[in-house]
This record gives sequence, C-alpha cells and structure tokens, in this order.
Amino acid sequence: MNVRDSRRTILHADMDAFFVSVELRRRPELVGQPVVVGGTGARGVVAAASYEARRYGVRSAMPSSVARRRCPHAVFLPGDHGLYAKVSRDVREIFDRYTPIVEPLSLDEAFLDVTGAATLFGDGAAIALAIRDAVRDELALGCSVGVAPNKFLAKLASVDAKPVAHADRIEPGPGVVVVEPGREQEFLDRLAVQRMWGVGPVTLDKLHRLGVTRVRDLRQVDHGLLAAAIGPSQARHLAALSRGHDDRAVEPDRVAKSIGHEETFPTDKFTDAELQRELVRLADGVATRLRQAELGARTITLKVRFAGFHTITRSATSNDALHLATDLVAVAAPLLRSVDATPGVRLLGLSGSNLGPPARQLSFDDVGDVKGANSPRPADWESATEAMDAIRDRFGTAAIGPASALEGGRIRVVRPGAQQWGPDQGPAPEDSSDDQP
DNA sequence: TCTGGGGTCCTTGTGCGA
DNA sequence: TCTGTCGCACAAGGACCC
Repeated sequence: MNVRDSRRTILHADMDAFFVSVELRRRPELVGQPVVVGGTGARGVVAAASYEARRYGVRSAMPSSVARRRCPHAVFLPGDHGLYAKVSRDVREIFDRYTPIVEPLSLDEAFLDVTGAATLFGDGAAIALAIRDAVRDELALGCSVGVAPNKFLAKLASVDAKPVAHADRIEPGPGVVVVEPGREQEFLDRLAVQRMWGVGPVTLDKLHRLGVTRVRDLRQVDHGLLAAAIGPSQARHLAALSRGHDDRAVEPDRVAKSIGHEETFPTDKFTDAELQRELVRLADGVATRLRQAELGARTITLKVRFAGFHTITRSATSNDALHLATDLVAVAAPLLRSVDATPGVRLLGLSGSNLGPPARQLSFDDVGDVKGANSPRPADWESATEAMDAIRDRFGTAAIGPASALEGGRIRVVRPGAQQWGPDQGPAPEDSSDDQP
C-alpha cells in the first residue's frame, strides 16, 4: 500500500441488473420472472438479464439466440436506451449529493471520491449505505457499493456486494462491501486472477500457462517471466494491482477521445453501392455528434467486419478537424473503395479521433474526387448542415437526413443507442416515425 | 453458441526527417 | 555521399471494459 492510497476513500457504485430493473418499474407484473433486455434480432445480444434469468445461465453479451435456448420462457424486451439514460441521470443526481468528484463509467456505474465528505456524511461505509437507501427509496432500484482506498479495490468490492444467481436459488448480496485500509492483500489474495480489471480471455490463458490462477500467484510470479508472457507494460500494471496499488484518480471531467458509430446489418451486404449508402448514414450520425460536442476529428477510421467475423480497420488523417458529414465521407469513401466486399460485410463502422476544435471545411480540391462536378461548394455544405441541425433540433433526428439515406420513402438515420444491442428482427418503423412531427 | 455498440489503451510496424 | 539511428507520427490490429 502506498501512503496516497490509504488516505483516500473511493466508492464504486454499480446498479443491480440496471436495464431490467428499470423495465420492471413500468412492468411490475414481471417482477420475479426471468426477464432479458437486449437485441431481439437474429444478431442481437443480451444487454442485461434478471437474476431469475441468470439462474438458467443467461449472461450479458451472450447472443440472444443462445439466451432463448437456455431460457425459452423468459420475457425478452427490446431495450430503451433513452429511458435508461434518463434514469441514469436521476441516479447521478443522488451521487452528486455526497461528492462533486463522480466519474461515470457507463449508464449504470460510477466511481465516487468521498475522501472529503467524511465530516459531513460519515465514513465510506455510511455514505455507501446512504446512497444505496436513496437509490432504493427514491428510484426503486437496487445498487451495490464497494468501498476501498482506491478504484481497483472499490470495483472488486462492489462485485462482492452484489446478489448471486445459483441454479437453485438467488443469494442476496450484502449490498455494501468495505476493504479496510491495511487489509487489501488479504482481500485480494483469495480472488481468481480473472477478477482483475484488464485480465480477459487472452491474458488469462497466458497467465494460466505461467501457473497463475489467483491474485496471490500473480504477486509471487517472477516479473521477468510475467513481462515475457504479457508484455512489460501490462506486467507492470497487473503486478501493481496484485499488490493493491492503484493511484488513478477519480476523474469527474473525462473528455471523449473518439466519437463513432457502427452498425451490424440484419443481413450481409455485398455491393459497393449498398455500403456507400450506409457510409453516408454513419458519417451523418458521427458528424452530428461531433457538432453537438463542438469538436472536429482529424483521424477518420473505417471499420469493416466481414461475414466470417474477420475485422479490419482503415484510417486516414486530415490536416483539419472535420465536423461535416460530407468531409467525413470524402475521407472515408476512398478507404471503403479499397475494401473488397465480395465475401459479404456484416458490420460497417466509422469513428473520428484526434479530436479538437472544429476547423474549416475541406476545400473544393480536397474533396474533388468524391463530389461530382455539380456538387455544392463547401460553404454551401456548411450552411446546409446548419439548417439541417436546426430542423433536427425542432422536429427530431429523423426529420431530415442525407438523400442517400432514403429507403422505401423513409429516412434512415443513425441515432446513438438506437440499435445498441444488434439489428432488429425486421425493418424498424420507429426509425422514421417516432420523432418526426 | 456464434458473437452489439460505444469506447480506451497498448503494441507493432513503417515512413520520414534530422 | 552514403549509412545508421533516433524520435515522432501515423496506421493497423488486438485486448479489454461495460
């Protein structure tokens, strides 16, 4: 333990089966039943499962088709990202009562640094209990909290605080687990090494080859051997964590380093024309978000996943920070043309990184190979885009979009989270109807 | 069983200028 | 003039997280 760690009190608050619990608030008749939230199509995945569904081996990130086989009597719900985001803000409002130093990790979990809150609200355990009670009483949701001297240990503790689904019963969790300063090693040593943040299937396999199965083994393994197996950087990182050392601060104002969209198609696409049309849609969505964040992206990365799941990325860097869909397409279209789509493409993604203040639009010459001779000049695109943003502000995302995103008389636009857990079963009517006037 | 979407971070290889 | 090398930026891929 280092001195800095022992002086801090960090909470990791993690909502229990968050998406399912939010759904149960409006569908109370489903309480106590196996409920699964996630993608409903053939290529969907599970976003969250109730503890009753977990008894049958249903887990998040599992293909929905597998979940249906394991628990055919479960109620499958499509998921409502907008609602979860709203409830997440309500949860955040409760966190903010106890400390201004809150770092959200996702919609359903956050780190809180409550080191300076002790005189007002009591020690870490007292604040954890107060938060848990407030979330339950005010929002009718379950929340588990880990309390420790650093982020790594707090996160591990919150897992121990959660309920556990066994095949024959659901074991309630303690709700709050505290790792007292000075007892970090005792807490860590008993844990399986895959519980550590940063140890996934690949790293786990490498560690197993070294005979490392528990955190205690990791602490004792020869550092040279560890570095040879998993690389010097990761070896240093894991060795420090295995001793309970983690100096990372809770960062309330983390800024995004990239903004992107990707979409798995209900069926594979084989033609350049189809893919170019999808690219325009994605670029429209990414550019809209960049403008909302008042950012531009210098590096544009195209991601292509083929039918066999092999995935490639292709990127290009511009001198300017781009924020117009036409400019993103101008950079990405040549990248896409260099890809052979004949094996079939199941996913297309586009993201912008190297973010900074938005710069001028590309010059006419910059994008000359993409736009036709009769294309509008860049200044016209800028004003057309401003008009489009204004229309969307007033009438909704799907009120207007690129002409090439028209399909069957409806505009198909990209909306963050709208297809978070895989493509829908069939055509999605809400794409064009739910937020148009 | 057949694998989403949003990200971050790291490693490796390469090209280029000093 | 040629060659080696160092640092840097960039490109691509991989692993991981929720």
